[in-house]
Amino acid sequence: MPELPEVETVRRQLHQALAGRTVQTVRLFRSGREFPAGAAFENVLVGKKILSIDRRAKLLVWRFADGTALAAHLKMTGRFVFVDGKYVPAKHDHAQFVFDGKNLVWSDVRKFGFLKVLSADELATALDAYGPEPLETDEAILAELFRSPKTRAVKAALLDQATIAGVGNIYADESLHRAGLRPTRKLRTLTADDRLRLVREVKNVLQESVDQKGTSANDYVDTAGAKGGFLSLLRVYGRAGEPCRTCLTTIKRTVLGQRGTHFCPTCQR
DNA sequence: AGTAGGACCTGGTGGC
DNA sequence: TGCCACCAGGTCCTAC
Repeated sequence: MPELPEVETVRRQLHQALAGRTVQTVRLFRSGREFPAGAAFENVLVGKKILSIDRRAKLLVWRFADGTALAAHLKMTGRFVFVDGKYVPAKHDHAQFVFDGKNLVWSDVRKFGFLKVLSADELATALDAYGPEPLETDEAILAELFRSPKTRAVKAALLDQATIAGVGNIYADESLHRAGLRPTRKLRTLTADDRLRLVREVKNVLQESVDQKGTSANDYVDTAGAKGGFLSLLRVYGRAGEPCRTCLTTIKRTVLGQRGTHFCPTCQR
């Protein structure tokens, strides 16, 4: 499940490989809701030069020299993979981008992801919807985000991209365990110290995972098809029935907001 | 204003 | 072996 660390890993690889290059060919292997531009999608990017590839929250943004952008969201199973040599589209490949010397394939088993061509104005509007970037924002500012709405569960606040950007199910569970907070805790019950601890642990877990090139719990791979290294460092996510690494209590799994939620009943209060 | 739940998707898995 | 129910979950949309 690509969250901030996984998307950031892909961003770095794409930027390294593609910044300064010009799009030569775009091929679409299927049409559908994930390509809102339809047939025009194949033509609109050809000849444009990529200035940079950025990330905001879990959104990848290809910025072109003429001000337009390609916004790409991996959602659950979307992936960009570079393919060397002869390329034959595989079953779930949906698009191909050819650059001078580089062949990049977009594939997505579940088709949740999308690629959208946006004008500068449309891009600005889309990015405005996100809350602060956790790794680039002071912890005192981040802590204030968890004051209200007071009746909201702290995990729901973590997952809300308008509150704080880039946290998904895995890192929400992990940061709550590190901070010693139950996912169901209402914001009004958090002390100033709880809030500060929480945002520090959000920063810690995201940075540690970026350093490990992300978590491959299910489908995620980077642009070389490689898995992330953070899986073995998870403390609660996917560990229901296993002992807490801190206190040996059995990790529990519940459902909160229709999401699998993992916590230690002893460490998290 | 806030929350809850469905929809979008497909492949993998476990039960019978 | 085949069939089926269920699970993975980011984000948008609707209903309350």
